[in-house]
Amino acid sequence: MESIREIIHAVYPISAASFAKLLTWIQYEECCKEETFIRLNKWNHKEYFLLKGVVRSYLTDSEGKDVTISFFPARSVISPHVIRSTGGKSNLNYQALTNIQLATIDATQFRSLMLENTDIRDFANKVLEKELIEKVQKEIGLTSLTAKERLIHLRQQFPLLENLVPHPYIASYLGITNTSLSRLRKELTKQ
Amino acid sequence: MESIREIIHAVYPISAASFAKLLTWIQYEECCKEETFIRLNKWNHKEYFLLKGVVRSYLTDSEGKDVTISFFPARSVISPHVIRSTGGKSNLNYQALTNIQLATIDATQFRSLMLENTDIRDFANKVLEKELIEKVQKEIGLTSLTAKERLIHLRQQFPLLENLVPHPYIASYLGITNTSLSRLRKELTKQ
DNA sequence: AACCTTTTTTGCCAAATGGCAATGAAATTA
DNA sequence: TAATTTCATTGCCATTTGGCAAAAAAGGTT
Repeated sequence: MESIREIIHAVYPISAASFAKLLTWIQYEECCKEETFIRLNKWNHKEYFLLKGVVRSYLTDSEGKDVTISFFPARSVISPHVIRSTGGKSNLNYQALTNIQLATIDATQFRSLMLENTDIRDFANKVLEKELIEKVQKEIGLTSLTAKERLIHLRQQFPLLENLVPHPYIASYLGITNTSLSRLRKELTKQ
Repeated sequence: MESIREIIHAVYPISAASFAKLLTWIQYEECCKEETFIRLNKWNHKEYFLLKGVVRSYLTDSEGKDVTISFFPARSVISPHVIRSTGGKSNLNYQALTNIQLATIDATQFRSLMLENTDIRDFANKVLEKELIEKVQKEIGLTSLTAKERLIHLRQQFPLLENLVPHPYIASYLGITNTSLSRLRKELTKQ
């Protein structure tokens, strides 16, 4: 499918032959809005490309509050299996925030493609690097920016997010309450 | 050396034979207090075990402020090369906060040991998992705990840290100012 | 359109955290 | 020991963020 190719190329361009090899193993899935399609502590053995829709990863903190860790926009790669799993079981929940379309590939299969194909290996490493850099950037934002600045950054990354997903998810991602998010929104529209 | 073995076993116990194989490639280094021994954007090709002393990783944010990302206590494994590098160059600074002793191994050499030895591979994967889980936990702390709670958690992880390292480093790790840290310290000693 | 449900915004006030400069304490050096 | 330097604490006040309940707005259903 053309759109998987675009998603991959946006990260790291691979040859037509390498892409064809990958495509052999791809399967397609759909999930409805709200569905948590990767569950904490449950067995999971896939890699995912998000073709359509929006996804978030989340956890429940010690007080039972739902904390959004990351958002994934349409046409993006979901965090690699190795990053989100321990012993084959997921460390996070991944939830469809709209109806979504996914392309998937068995994680073990993908790993063997990586071993035999430089392109695919380089692509996978690039995904890993981006993921980790993003995590560090988020950490820096949380420690050294105000909530308003963090919201401004989030808007640069995902301009339409506030129109697409419930605000409490965005607020918990930013580390503030729903109420404070609403006030920041008001402030930011004034100028 | 006995203490490398302890550091490894605290993460994932490996056989004597596997350990002996690893030990062949180990070298030893020392750094003085203050020295940044891995520098942002500089070539680095080693894995590190911290035998003695305390280390922190840090970055300079967009306003020029120094932000501490992680602390590493004595007898710990420093973040794996794959996590802290892009294209062989470091994404972070790593600084000795006291005089330190390190055991090192070439990262490429380590990777080939991983491929040929299940024990070492499992150990390395365990390090990776712990690192990532720790990052997510820190993120949750920053988004859903107060600064006081974060300080309490940090003290559980590193009971002596406030006596060992300058407070501005700890404050930037917690995402607060030096002044606020001092006030929280006062509050917490009252009870 | 009218009704019901869910989501977002607002008002009021409290709590947490920041900023800056001065003070005090501790460590280092002469 | 005295002098110097570095680091941590405090006072005063401003700003940011939170909590809760009510009101308003938006979305969905009949």
